[in-house]
Amino acid sequence: MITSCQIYRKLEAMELLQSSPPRWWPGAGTFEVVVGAVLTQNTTWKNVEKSLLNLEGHLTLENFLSLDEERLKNHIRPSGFYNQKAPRLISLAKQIAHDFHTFEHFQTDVSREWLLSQKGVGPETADSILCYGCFRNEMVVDSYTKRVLRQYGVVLSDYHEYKAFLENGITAHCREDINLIFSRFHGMIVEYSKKMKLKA
DNA sequence: GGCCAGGTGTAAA
DNA sequence: TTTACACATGGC
Repeated sequence: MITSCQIYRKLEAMELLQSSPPRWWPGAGTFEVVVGAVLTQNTTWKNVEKSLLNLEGHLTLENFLSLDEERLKNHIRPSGFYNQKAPRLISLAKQIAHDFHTFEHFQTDVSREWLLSQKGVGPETADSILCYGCFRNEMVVDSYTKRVLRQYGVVLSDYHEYKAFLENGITAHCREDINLIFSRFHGMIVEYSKKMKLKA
């Protein structure tokens, strides 16, 4: 079976991230990633961008906490499921402030288990926040990932298996900045899937 | 007009 | 433990 490292090299040769930030996710390393990761659940990034634009000026932990639920619902309406996402985002932000006090402390101290215990945060959202928001060595698995891997003949059963397949093939061969590689790897997977219009 | 999108939580079988 | 369903807007 092909390794994830070999897939990485193939994607890299396609120059898919030429017009992207170094870590692909816009605003990597900021609280904006937390908001974007929740908003993009079962939603196109185009619609998330509209919401993030509406939230201009509120995309730090402190400023986000000044929003009331109704105003937040209104801002994030374009990315759908706003009756669920608004209260979950407010709860998440409050818990971050309560348990870590600042976003910087959250970045260094949060665990995957802590994130998974929050309502509205499943494995993909947790890994997105850890990888792109906290620069941790955690690979994100999403629906695009499964489509691309299927192209290369890799079909696995659950989230953890895909994550392990991707991470193990890289860490076994790579001595560089793992977070940067993981960040770009997932970004290339998404861009490749979009470019090729791969279907579920 | 129908189908799908960078998931998650809950309830029933 | 597995499967089904709700959640909602916007682009094609």
